[in-house]
Amino acid sequence: MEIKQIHTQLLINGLLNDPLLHGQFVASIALKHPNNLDYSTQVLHQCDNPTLFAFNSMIRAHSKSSNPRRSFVFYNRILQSNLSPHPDNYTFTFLVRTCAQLLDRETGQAVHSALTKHGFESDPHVQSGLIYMYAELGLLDCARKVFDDIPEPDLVTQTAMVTACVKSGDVGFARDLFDEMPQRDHIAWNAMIAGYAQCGQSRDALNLFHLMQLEGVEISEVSMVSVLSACSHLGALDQGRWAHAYIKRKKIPITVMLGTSLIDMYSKCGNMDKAMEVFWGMKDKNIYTWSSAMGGLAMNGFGWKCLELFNLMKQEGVWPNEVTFVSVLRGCSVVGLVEEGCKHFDSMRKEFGLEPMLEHYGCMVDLYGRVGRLNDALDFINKMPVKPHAGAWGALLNACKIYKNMELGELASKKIVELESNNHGAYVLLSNIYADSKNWDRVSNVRQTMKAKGVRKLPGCTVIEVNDEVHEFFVGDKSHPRYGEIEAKLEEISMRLKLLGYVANTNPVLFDIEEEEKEDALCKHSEKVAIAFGLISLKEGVPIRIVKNLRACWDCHAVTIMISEIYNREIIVRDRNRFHHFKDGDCSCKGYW
DNA sequence: TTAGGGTTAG
Repeated sequence: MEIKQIHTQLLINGLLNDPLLHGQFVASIALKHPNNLDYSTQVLHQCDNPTLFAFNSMIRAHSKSSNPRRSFVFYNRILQSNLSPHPDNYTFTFLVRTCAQLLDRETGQAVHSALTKHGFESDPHVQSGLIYMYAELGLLDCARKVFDDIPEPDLVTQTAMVTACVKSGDVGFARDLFDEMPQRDHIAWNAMIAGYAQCGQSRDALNLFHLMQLEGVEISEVSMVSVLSACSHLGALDQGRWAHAYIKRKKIPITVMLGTSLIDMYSKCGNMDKAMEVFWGMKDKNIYTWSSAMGGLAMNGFGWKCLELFNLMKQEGVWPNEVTFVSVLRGCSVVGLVEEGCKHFDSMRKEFGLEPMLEHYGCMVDLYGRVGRLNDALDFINKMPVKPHAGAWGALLNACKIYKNMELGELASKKIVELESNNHGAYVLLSNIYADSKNWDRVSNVRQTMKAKGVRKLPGCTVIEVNDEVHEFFVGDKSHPRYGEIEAKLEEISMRLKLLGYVANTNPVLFDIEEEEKEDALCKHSEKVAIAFGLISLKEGVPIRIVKNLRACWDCHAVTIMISEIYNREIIVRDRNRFHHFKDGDCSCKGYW
């Protein structure tokens, strides 16, 4: 029977005044129709004496809704009523959730006082809720205080505390707590692995996962989502493939979330074919799934495919959100579709009611910049309704480097430094612009300013995976056990490049101003070292996949194009921004990155 | 009849 019919029957027979039946009915409507809480509220009022259970059900439903603050309407009704007991442990468990949702510190602390006053401070459900709430509110000390006051914290509160530490950025302490736990179930393991994955300690996440396997702990979808996320960050395709095979072998169901993680992993490892294979194989998709696939296509340079997917998504009735539009605009940008990009940008507000965010403005500047419309890019920045952020100016600066526009480049870098005085990228790009026009005095000025302000260049680092092992090369680091062979290979590459007429830009000033610190020489940039290592350690015909922490340097880019031809090797580089697929002497970025 | 800890896209 339909709920409405039941409702009518209950009303006709006067049964809604039976407090027990009424409570049950309110709770079931609130659960079944979480998006229409007005209905359950209406039913709540159709009884003269609603039970505490009915009120609690309303607080619970609202704590998960888009308007959590309404929970307090029902809480106040409880306080005003003569119910006995007044609010109970259930009331506060739900109310604490509400506060976590609200991200309102004052309210959270007020609720904490109230539940203490009512004597529920020692309830373990309330305690774990409080730890979660304080972590959400960014009040780790308060979470810590709640935790430390528990004489014998159980598994759940301990796990909540581990997560709280991760959220506040103290993974080391989270791990200490985890190690000290007398017992750990699979949720505790998942919490710690997720913690490492979320704060970028991907290798630690993978190591802990392997330990979890060794200990024979149950491995679920949740564990695998974190494992895949760690592989995505590392760009570790072999490990990601292994994880996919493991999921199949263990028959872990590919839910929407797990499927989305697989798509993201393959995308960020540069294997878009495989990512799309997973995508098309998924029966259920949500907005994360679509946005992930679109973002992957854009990042890998398949702008048109990204837009096709966007159209398909709309045809299937899926409503885009802000993240989707970041992917759409990037898709337009990588193939230089300015008008199309503008159209989509306008549609955000007009068609979909979405307010563009800073990221979207940054994408638009990039869109104009890529095709060389620098003045339009500047115009766009000047007309932004919000204060332009460093990202918007950064997109312009990058375009100035490509199109060698010194004047605008100076302006953009000045603006960036005003906003972020330690933005090393801005200095590096500006000095590159000066160097391009052989303006060595200014190059030297920039370097002196950097020195004076103590702005340090981030050391370049490149990662390559060989035989399931991740090798990390820092610029100037010779510690790799096979460094001798790598050096010999680099010399061979250098010889073969020279035979083809390649002349490195040997101006020492230029060396020193590339994004990577000059340690040895231009030819020892971490990117080249990793490629040389790939050439000596991977079988012929196997693509070389590397991940860089910085934007590709110009010389490395030029050299990689040539290596792909000379050695007939596909080289896939993920830099800080996007992918470069090098093949047969060409790069998918077509010279713009 | 109600409750606590772990997972996805920028």
